[in-house]
Amino acid sequence: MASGPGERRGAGEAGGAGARRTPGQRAGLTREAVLAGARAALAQDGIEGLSMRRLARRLGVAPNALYSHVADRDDLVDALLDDTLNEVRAPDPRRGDWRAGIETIMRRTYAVLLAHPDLVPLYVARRGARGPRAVALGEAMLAMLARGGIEGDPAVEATRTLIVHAIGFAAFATGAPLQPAESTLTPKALQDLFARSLSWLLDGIAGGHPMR
Amino acid sequence: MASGPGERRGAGEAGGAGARRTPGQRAGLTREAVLAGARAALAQDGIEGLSMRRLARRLGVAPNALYSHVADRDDLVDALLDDTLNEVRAPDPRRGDWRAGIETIMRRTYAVLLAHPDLVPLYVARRGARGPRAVALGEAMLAMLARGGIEGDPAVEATRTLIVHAIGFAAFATGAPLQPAESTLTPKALQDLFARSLSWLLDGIAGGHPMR
DNA sequence: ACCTGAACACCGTTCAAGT
DNA sequence: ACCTGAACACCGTTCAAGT
Repeated sequence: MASGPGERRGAGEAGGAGARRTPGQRAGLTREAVLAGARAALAQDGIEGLSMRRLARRLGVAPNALYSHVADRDDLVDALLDDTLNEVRAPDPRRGDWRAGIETIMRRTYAVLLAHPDLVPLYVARRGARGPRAVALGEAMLAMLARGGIEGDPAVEATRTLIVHAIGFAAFATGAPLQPAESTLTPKALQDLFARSLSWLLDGIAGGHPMR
Repeated sequence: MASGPGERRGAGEAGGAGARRTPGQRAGLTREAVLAGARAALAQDGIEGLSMRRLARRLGVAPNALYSHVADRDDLVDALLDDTLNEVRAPDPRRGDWRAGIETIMRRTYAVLLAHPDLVPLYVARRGARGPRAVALGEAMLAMLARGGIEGDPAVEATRTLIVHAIGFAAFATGAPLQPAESTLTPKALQDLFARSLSWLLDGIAGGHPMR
């Protein structure tokens, strides 16, 4: 981790307290390095590690140095969320059964969310991602729905329903159980439940004729 | 608003800066007054008004005075969320069609969530309420499911699915649209969509035979 | 038991420098 | 353009008093 330029100060950089650079000296930071640091902070310290000040400390810069590479904290979080969606491989919207295509895209999205449990509360708080990757996935789903004869408002409603469902389920799967009884549900049971409820919704979206 | 004891200082109480009481003097605060103040703060200033310090300022007390009536901020928020569920009138779990009963309970819950849009992000963040009211509603749903022959893990899965669905939809209905295209969905269209997707899920939960 | 004063250890963000 | 120093306006929470 922390690859890239600006490595000459070596280890111990993140732990110290004093100033190593005078104003005007560069730290060799880039937007990508900031995002990589944010990921590492999230992995190591969880959501609390993702404050601007703690991230700056980890990167060995002054807190306000981050604002040269990121508009504000929301910008940082949005970039993190959208980047993560790069891990979701969407099937070709023009080939195969459209309903199976949507199921694939949603299951992969769900799997990626579960693979990044600390990000899930952020997806929840922002109700999804807004970046180019999220848009691309949304367009793929709309293309698949169109092949099933679903367009316009019903198509928008369908994608919204499915995204809500995936994020909501991920939140429950990664969070602490609400009631003691819920702890009896294993991760596998939850995954099955997601798959099942997903197909229920798709049954309804497809208009009552299940198709498989 | 702000009914109850401790009114003798009158208007202007919340705006001033100086200390009106020396240590040892009481402000006449109660847990209920703190919760009422929290509701008013939420209604007036939104989620940002719900900091301990701002709430204390509104109530005319020192920030730490709140800790005599509330364990911490989470305790305050939890009480707020559970109290609001008092507005959800649950039908008698023993009477009428069980599926219709669940639909009623979920639609009323959804309506109450929409009636308190500022609380929705908090329900989302905490993935529901945990207090006695939430437990009572959950038990009512389990009783209805039992009458439909659904018990044990499947019943817990069903309630979880339905609650995720309601909170997720409320979050999307009350929040800003994620993509420009979504803004075309009117509140009424969203409400219809919730009702429809709810019945899709219930179709699935009921085992594929829609029952109505 | 209920409240204040003061403090601790934080936040995000901005503004004015420096090179 | 990229960074630091310093500051502003906040947070939640705790501890030691006072009555």
